[in-house]
Amino acid sequence: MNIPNYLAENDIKPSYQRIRIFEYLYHEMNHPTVDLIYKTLAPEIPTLSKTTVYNTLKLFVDKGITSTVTIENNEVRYDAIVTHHGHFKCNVCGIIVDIPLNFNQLNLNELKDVTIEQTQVHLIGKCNKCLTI
Amino acid sequence: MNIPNYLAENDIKPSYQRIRIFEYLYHEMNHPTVDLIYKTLAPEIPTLSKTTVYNTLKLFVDKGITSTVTIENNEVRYDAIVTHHGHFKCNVCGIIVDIPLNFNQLNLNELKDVTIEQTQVHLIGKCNKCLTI
DNA sequence: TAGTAAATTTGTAATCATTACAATTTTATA
DNA sequence: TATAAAATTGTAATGATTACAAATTTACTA
Ligand SMILES: [Mn+2]
Ligand SMILES: [Mn+2]
Ligand SMILES: [Zn+2]
Ligand SMILES: [Zn+2]
Repeated sequence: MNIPNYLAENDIKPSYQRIRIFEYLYHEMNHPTVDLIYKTLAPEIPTLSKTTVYNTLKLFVDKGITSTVTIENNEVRYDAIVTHHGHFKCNVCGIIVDIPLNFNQLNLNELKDVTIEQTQVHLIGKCNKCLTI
Repeated sequence: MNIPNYLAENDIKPSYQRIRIFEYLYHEMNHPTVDLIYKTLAPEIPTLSKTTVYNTLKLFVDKGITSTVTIENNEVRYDAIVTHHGHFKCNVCGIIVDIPLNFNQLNLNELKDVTIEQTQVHLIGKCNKCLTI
């Protein structure tokens, strides 16, 4: 994955900030909040503004290379994976992990006559690590 | 459904405000925001405070007679139905409708060794009414 | 290469939902 | 009725997000 190329292919000029932010999303795969991205990158990019993080993520979402995950209010999280998948969140340590999902398994006969553009499946509980402590 | 009794059975003293707020949730079934509940009831309960709406909904959630629905950030919605079900939201008119779901249909072999306490399934798209306009 | 326009980044102020908290009012109890 | 406990209220504080204008960087042209 060449990130500057990937951004350019998706109609995004690969500025330094954009490259670093997407690089973080793509390599960490940790569903970070804006604040975590900012706090992580700010020491390495001293001029970085939190507004740039917001602007950049909005751009990524608009261009379709980033998705948002809203499990609980007051924290939007971002994800470099944009294909359909679900999420499990541990309510002890807060980790969010991806879940492959077969959406055909959802029996949605109730929903004829509607178009479905987005599907969010969020499971919340305790992860193995937190259960065995 | 006798709402004062239902509140009392769930260890909630049935004050006038609590009765009116639960009555609204239960009869409208419209997954309202705090603001909608407040704006609807305030004309009929002139002394009502928005803080009371927040406090009351928090109490209902703690006591297990109300659930929250967070599909998009910056709007928590409330639901008098606490049994497992999913939601469809129309991104044109904003209506949120319940979807019966068989959660066994989700193939979650990836998730052994975790406990699942809560499941959220949110579908977003266009409802029939908005498609045919 | 210098000059200019466009795009991007930045910092600050504004907004909006929610929470904190103390004062007031209502309810329960002696 | 007097007193304590519970519930409600209004205001201030918080925190995430957005608006916006200034500053900086980049792209393009003469
Ligand atoms: Mn993910
Ligand atoms: Mn519902
Ligand atoms: Zn955990
Ligand atoms: Zn609609």
